[in-house]
Amino acid sequence: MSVRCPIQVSETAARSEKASYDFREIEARWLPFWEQDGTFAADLDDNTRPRKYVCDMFPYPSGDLHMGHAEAFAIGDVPARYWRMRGFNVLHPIGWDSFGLPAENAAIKNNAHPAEWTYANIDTQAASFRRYAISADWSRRLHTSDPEYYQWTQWLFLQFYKRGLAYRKDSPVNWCPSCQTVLANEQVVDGACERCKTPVTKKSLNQWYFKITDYADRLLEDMQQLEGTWPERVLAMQRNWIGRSTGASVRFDIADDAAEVGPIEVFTTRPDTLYGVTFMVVAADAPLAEELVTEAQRAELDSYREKLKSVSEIERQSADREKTGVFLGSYALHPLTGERLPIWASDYVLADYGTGAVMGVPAHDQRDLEFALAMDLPVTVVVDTGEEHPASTGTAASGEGTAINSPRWEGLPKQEAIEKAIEVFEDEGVGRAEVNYRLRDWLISRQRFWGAPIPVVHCADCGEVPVPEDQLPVTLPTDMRGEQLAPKGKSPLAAHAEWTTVSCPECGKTATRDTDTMDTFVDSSWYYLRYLDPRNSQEVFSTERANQWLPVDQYVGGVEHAILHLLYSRFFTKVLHDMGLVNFTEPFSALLNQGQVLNGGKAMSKSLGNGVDLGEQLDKYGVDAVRLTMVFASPPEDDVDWADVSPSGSAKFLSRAWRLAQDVTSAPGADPTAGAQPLRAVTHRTIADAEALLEDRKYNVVVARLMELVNAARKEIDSGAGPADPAVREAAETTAQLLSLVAPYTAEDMWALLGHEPSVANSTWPQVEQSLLVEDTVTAVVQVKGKLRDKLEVPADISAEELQQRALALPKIQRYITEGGGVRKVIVREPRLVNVVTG
RNA sequence: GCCCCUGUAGCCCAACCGGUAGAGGCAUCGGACUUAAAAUCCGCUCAGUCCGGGUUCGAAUCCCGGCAGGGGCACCA
Repeated sequence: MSVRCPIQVSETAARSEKASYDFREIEARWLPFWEQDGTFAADLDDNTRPRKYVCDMFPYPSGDLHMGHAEAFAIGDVPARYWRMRGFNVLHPIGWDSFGLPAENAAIKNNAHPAEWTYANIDTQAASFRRYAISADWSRRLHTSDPEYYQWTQWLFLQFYKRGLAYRKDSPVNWCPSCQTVLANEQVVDGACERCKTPVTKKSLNQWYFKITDYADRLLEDMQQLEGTWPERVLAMQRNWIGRSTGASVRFDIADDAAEVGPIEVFTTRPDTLYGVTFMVVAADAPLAEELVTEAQRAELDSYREKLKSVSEIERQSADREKTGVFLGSYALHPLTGERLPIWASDYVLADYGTGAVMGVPAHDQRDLEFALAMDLPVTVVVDTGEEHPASTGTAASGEGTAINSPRWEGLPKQEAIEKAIEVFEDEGVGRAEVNYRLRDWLISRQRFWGAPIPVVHCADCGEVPVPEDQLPVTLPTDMRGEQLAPKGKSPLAAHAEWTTVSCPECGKTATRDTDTMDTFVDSSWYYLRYLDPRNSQEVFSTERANQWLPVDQYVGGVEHAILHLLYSRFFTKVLHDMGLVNFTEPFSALLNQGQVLNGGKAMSKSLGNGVDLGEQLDKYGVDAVRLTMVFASPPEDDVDWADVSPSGSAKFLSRAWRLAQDVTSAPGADPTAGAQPLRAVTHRTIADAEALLEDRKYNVVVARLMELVNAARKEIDSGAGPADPAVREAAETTAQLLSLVAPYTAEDMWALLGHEPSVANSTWPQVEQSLLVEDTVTAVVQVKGKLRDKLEVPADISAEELQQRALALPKIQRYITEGGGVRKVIVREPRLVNVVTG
């Protein structure tokens, strides 16, 4: 590139020869340069170079950057910088996920507006990121809490709505009593709020959902595209979460005495056990229970439901809890035998899985068995598994076996019986094959303030009316602060009469706005697309650009989002694909989950008092030393225990590397072919290895190789060819270039000391000279019966015959052969190995 | 209970297709420099790859069975 360098190279060269490595001085020199130079701004319209998109999961602005950010961003910067030097047009943006609860809580506490806290923190973090020298394109910076951004989040909501993918329903939902809002299933961990760890309760509410279940199969199938480039465990977790199960749905008519109620459908993975049904169970908290209860039993159901309210989710989910329930007084009819089956209600049946009702097959399902034993219901065995009668053992016979007491598929083994049963259902018109998912629709309403308002108006006459697109964004009021934002069980926005009152877009009469805001995971489900076009006021993003730049080549972030952000983003991408806005179906081609930063084997936390302050580390060791430590400590996906690593060791290495550049006395452009060949071989071997290791994302090993190169160059300077040898210059220049992936300040300074114009980040990746990688001689090992017995130096191109001859001629080997009773067989892998089998 | 990942020197970690177990770092120890110390530089030591089987001429690597640690799911019919 053309350089408008504010720092004259001569100036740097004029620095005292004996100067020592001073990271503060170096940081002060180069940070302003990169800023003024715009070194990392991407030109998205440059079509002359191949493109790469490197994206880090954007941060939430909670206070300043911490050690976790330092690790993630140090790692993400490596491929971004590498590909840049390899000649790619690299997009490496940054932004903030700036809606969310902490801002609101801080605002309540400090009698402020959430925006004040949020944007102040963003400024602090932005300054720290700059200092941390991420090769980010700052011109594309975005914040999800900006109206310019959330206008499009709202627009996307409207598109989902149009396509029937956003809808409202009454349902029992997860409620966090502390955050005073509902939560999506994905945000409930072990029955507690993912954010604040408070046990969640169930509440029946009318809420907005995104119909992610429509995409369950595609979310599953498209994982093929990610195989090998996403961590296996993330794929496993998503598969697990989606929880596809195959079986059949079966219809049970209701007996005459409650004929006004329609038939109930159930889902089962074991249609072959239909003849073993002795009762039916519906979820106690589902509307179905109310419909099926007889007048005589109503009081009992009501009191049971009342009792359930006091049971926490954690308790309810424990599998060893005793089964409880009430008889509803009504009966279902067995679809094949016509037998009357009592219908019960219980909390072991989930209202929002399948149809909220199950057929009770106590002999072959453990939960049904426990229920039957508790309620004294009959247990009919219909699969012969060779086990004892479940009623006496208390263990359901769920294994393989042949059907018995099952006229229509008597004697068939399990799998065949399942198939036959489904056939029978279809013939009789009582059921069919069906697939069910554990995945639920994504609950996106939140009863909190600091999020994108749901762009819907409720009108007494017209009902639910989406806000017309040309009236977006529906902005948050700026005049609410402090206590006015306190959670009250419904959105704080509901109390703002002026804001909620609008005229209906359809009929013009007075109507009210929806007062809920969207889950912040909606904001983050599409930000990687907005980076292409962050200021576009006409459209959500440019389809042309999206198709050029995405999917993201390397996505970097923590594994904690394995099924939250990553599942939602995959879902969004598929919807956008179906809308014709993008031509790909997966957003992230490759995913790297960096490990956590621990201290003393444990996650850093305030309560443990083992936190390490990033700012202090940077002040003490320098940015480069901290970054280098993060990258070198372990493979990127492994945790780094700060107690086990040595930032001072990293600083020492940086100083050693930097001194190479200082010691070089040959002129820029000196011809390395005239220099010391052994050092050149090390240099080029290092480059070649680094290339393979970088593609393989073994960044820690790249650093190790670099250390070897520095050691070799040092040796050459001190006790070899000396500082004037052009091979030494070549080694130092290579060091500067490779080092720039991890330690940009030191590398930039070395580059300048070596007489080059900045920035090293835009220098061309060194070309490997293949001829230097070829060794003339190699060490061959000679084994006798697989044990190493001797070695010999041989030409690299030695023939198998020649090698075998020489190996067998070795006196030591001769002795082993004699002792072993002669040669039986010789395995030769020229030029490195001979194995003699004796006896 | 089911599923996934990991196990190599005191510690963090390397080792292409099965082919010399050790690249790099930390720590320790020794030496050089120094009046001394710090800093710096040089060098040494340390394991036979969690355990038990198997395949193979040959296993850290592949297979089977355990053990230990970490993670995910779990009343999902």
